[in-house]
Amino acid sequence: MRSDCPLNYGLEIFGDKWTLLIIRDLMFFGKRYYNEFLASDEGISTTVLADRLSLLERQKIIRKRKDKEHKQRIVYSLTEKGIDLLPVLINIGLWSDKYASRLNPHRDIIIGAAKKDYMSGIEEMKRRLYDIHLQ
Amino acid sequence: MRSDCPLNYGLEIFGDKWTLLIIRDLMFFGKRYYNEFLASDEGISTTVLADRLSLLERQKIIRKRKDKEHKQRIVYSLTEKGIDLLPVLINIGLWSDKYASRLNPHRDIIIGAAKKDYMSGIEEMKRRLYDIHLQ
DNA sequence: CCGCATCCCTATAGATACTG
DNA sequence: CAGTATCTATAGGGATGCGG
Repeated sequence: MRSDCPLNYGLEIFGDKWTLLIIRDLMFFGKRYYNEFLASDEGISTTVLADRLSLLERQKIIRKRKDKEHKQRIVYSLTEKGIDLLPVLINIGLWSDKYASRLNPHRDIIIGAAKKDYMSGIEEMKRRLYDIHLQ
Repeated sequence: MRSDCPLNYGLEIFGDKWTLLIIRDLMFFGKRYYNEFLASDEGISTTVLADRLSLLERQKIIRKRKDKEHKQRIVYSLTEKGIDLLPVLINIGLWSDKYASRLNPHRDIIIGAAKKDYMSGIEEMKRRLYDIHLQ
């Protein structure tokens, strides 16, 4: 499966049904805790979640830390490498929005800004993610 | 796994390691025949290839026809729905190009135009794909 | 030969139950 | 709460068959 194609590099990391959904949860839905990811609509199982979180951390796409206030909780957040996946997620969202028959509730959260003005929408969202995840 | 999230719609279709590689071959490398896809660097197996081609056809992302000249050969091409995946592929490529340590030979073919000027690069490539695939 | 479909077998992904 | 252990289902590789 290894190859030097630039597309393949990305697909080796997030080319499965679950990885990008975790990133989506961090990126658009403000989730930060293990049990919040577990509670996603798609019903990710705990083995898959643990596996993908550790993969994403090894790839330096997310970062894990202890919660400052509740020392026993673990907080997940995006790195810059993770935030840079924003245009990928946005464009999957734009494509799905164009071709999915069924409307859906999270549409505006994910592609609202980018649909008005792609470039400035992306920039605005990116700034917000920097504030939240890179403090 | 079903949910109404717009990201999930796309991931249900191409959220695996192989589907987008076939689209890449159609989109950037000018491949059109079954045996050309089989010969990809990543070594897709014939069972997986047949499965994904039929999936992509059912999803109306690709179209299959008889070759005009060699009647016994089958030609695959992208539909408009398939061509609209261009920004997704491009952005995976841009991200990989930023973070993959290993350089690779197909870099320019995939992200060259989009890196100079994203919007006009995409438009230019899209026009070329329309010419080739939608005749 | 070309484009698959089928069969078999193995590797891996994923669901459930359980634990520090 | 944040995972592991265990078990099972499924995906995928390779060989082969088969119609056009």
